[in-house]
Amino acid sequence: MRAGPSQEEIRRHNLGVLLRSVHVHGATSRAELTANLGLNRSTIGALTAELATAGLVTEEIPRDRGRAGRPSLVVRPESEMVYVLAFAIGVDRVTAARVGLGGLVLDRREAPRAPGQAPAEEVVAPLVDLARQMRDLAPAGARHIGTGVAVTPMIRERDGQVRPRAYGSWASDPLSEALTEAIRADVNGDFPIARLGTADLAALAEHTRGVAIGCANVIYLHGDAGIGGGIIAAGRPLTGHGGNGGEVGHMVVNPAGKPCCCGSRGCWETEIGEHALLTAAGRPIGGGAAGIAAVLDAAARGDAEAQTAVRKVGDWLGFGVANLVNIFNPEMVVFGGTLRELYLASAAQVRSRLNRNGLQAYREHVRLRTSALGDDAPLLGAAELAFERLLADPLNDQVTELDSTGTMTAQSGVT
Amino acid sequence: MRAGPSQEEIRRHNLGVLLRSVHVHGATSRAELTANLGLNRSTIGALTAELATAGLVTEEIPRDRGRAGRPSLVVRPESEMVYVLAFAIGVDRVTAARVGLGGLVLDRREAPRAPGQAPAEEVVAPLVDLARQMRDLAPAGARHIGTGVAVTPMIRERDGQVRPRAYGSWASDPLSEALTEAIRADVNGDFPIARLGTADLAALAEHTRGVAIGCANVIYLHGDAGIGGGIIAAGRPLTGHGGNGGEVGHMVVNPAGKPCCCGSRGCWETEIGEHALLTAAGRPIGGGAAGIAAVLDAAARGDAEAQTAVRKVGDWLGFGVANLVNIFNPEMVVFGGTLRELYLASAAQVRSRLNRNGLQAYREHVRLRTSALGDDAPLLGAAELAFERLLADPLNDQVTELDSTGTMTAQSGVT
DNA sequence: GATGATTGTTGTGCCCGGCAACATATCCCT
DNA sequence: AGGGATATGTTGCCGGGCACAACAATCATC
Repeated sequence: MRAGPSQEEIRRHNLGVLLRSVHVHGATSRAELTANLGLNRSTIGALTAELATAGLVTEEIPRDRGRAGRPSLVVRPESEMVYVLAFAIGVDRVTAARVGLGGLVLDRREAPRAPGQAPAEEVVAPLVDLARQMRDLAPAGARHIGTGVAVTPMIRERDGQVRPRAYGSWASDPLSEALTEAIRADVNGDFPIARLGTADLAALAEHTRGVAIGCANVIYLHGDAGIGGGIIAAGRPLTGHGGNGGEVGHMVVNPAGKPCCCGSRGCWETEIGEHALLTAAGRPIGGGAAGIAAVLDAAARGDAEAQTAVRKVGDWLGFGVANLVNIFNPEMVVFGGTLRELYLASAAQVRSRLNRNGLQAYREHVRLRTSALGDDAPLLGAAELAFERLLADPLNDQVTELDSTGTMTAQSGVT
Repeated sequence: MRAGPSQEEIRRHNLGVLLRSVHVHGATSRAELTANLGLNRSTIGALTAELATAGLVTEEIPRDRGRAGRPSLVVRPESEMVYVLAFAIGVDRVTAARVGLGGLVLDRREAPRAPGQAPAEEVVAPLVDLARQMRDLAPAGARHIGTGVAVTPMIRERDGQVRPRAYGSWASDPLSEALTEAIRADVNGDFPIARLGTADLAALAEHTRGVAIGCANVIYLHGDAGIGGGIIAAGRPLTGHGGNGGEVGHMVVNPAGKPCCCGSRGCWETEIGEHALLTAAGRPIGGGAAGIAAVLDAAARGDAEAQTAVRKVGDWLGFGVANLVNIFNPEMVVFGGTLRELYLASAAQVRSRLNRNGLQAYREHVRLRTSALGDDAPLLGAAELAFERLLADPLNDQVTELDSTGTMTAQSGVT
């Protein structure tokens, strides 16, 4: 139950829509914006002027004119001067990026990750270093307007398996908490640091700038040490209770399967995770993405044991995909992280399983794709998440929460 | 990418929010509305005046005053004069209701359903009769402002199993199509007839007026001849591609299970459906809800074979619930239709399975509940769906679609 | 260089909701 | 019974948002 925006909120919303448009689609002429957003020329002019004054966009006279008539000013996001910092803690390395408005990666650095049993501070320290370096290299006057963190579950020392998110919330994940604290103290301004799971952010990135552009219903599957899933439903990230998405990796696909670190058994993760592939191929555990790549490589070269392992794991991959397709009826399933290569190596099994277990109407229109952004998807998703605050309210650095009542009011503006 | 509402849309939206508020929460004083919606007294006054003029609400001086100060006028939905027709095609019977604004069931009738192999027209005919009777009994001047239909998959003649939704869309379901045509011709006005799946509508009803009020993330499971699921995510019904929800009933829970009518095997539906329970209990197939009740009854009385069957089926029920909980992280799971009794009879198995296969953080906060609206949930959901059009735009009978651009405009009103 | 086409700019007006002052209705206390 | 306190409806006015139209600016074409 809530009413709509006040007139001031309309203004803010429209500013946000305009800024988001140039952020996502790149530089756009005012004439196109007028057509795309359905606002009057005069309104578009007022909005862009406001954004330009705020230093968020520039307006330029276009080079190539071509058509008759007065050339329309091109609105371009201030990619160099307005940026966010994005962080991702991977299994074997940590990455950080400075990303400009418009999605331009201005700087990107990575460092090896301290081993699994290292205290959180030790994992976080190099990231803070990277952040400082990037911040210091930013041009004078550039504004840091947000920070995003892709949270990866901790890794169990013993066997490299992923610890399930027993803590329940991304915000209370110890690693990301330590990172947040360090960043807040050393690099960040006062604004909040946005956190979300790796797979959720990769899904967001693929939805915004990757293969899933324009797809309202997407399931993104991320292979890592474990299996994560990010779901976009009706164009929005699907978050369960408390804003923490589900865990498709712990969907039980094989009731007779091996025990999982979560206490259950036969979880999807135990059947298609790194551990499962390596074990099936008779290889030692560990090695991360390289270990998986080695098995896939061996299979491609004709190694029978590896081929059998890939087929088996691919079969379970397809099985889980079929289940998710039946449950969600998505337009696209995207394979990212280590699942990208695994899918490519076992596409036949996956399709076959989907045909066997997926509902006909659903499997016929669902498209299976691999990540377009590759390993940087979570990082780029973290950047997109960090931009959200600005895009929701370009002129006000305060966090905008939706009015709980839902009514639209006029002049109920920020004091 | 779209901007927000025009000023006129603000007005419409606020009218809708106000009307929805009294529709869902019942008669409310203007003072409370002022507080709840966050609008000014004068604005609330103007809005209620407009709705009263349109014949959608009445304003009354309250009886019991109690507090000091001028008593606030009570805004009451015009339950008797503004109504929708709702239809539900069940497995063994068809039901129809006339539901007034505010959710008041003004009239409710049912008729036996023609057997499974009957042509669609034959199934639909009694419903149209009921609709005519109800319409004719409505008071003079009462306005029929919408029609909703709960679509149930067709039933296979041979063994009573549900035909999967191979057609892909509710709108193209043959039965509901026939019903829609008949209603449109004989009873309905010009406005569109809203259709959605039984489980989706029951979920909507439970979310609006049942056990799941206030729960933003709900999974509703409906037992029938098959198993359907309706999912509310972030307060909105989850619809997959093309507006057709997923089919949790065809999630494969038992890769080694029996073949399902959908072509797959070991679908949840085959493990916990009517067919499965009756077979496990060594009873003849058929009988619908009564057959299930008989088994549950026998189990309650100590019949060992029935108890074993209930335990087994309850185990699979819990298994599927655990999977869905892991995938969605909902706040509540609601059991409706025949699953209501089944869950009550096997709650121990369900909880035990959930504890074994559900992630700790999720299973700890998820609440398992039975339907509060009982067998009428789909019917009431259909009514709610039918009201949507009015609530989205109380003064205009045109269908309001969201502007594709997303910008907010002023005076871009309906022509 | 004139014309047509397209777009930016400016001033005006409509509409919406907030706001404040006033009117109204009830309760409570003496 | 009457007056003050309290709460709410009502009315007139105002600010802000966007549409609209007229005008100015710029470009292609002939």
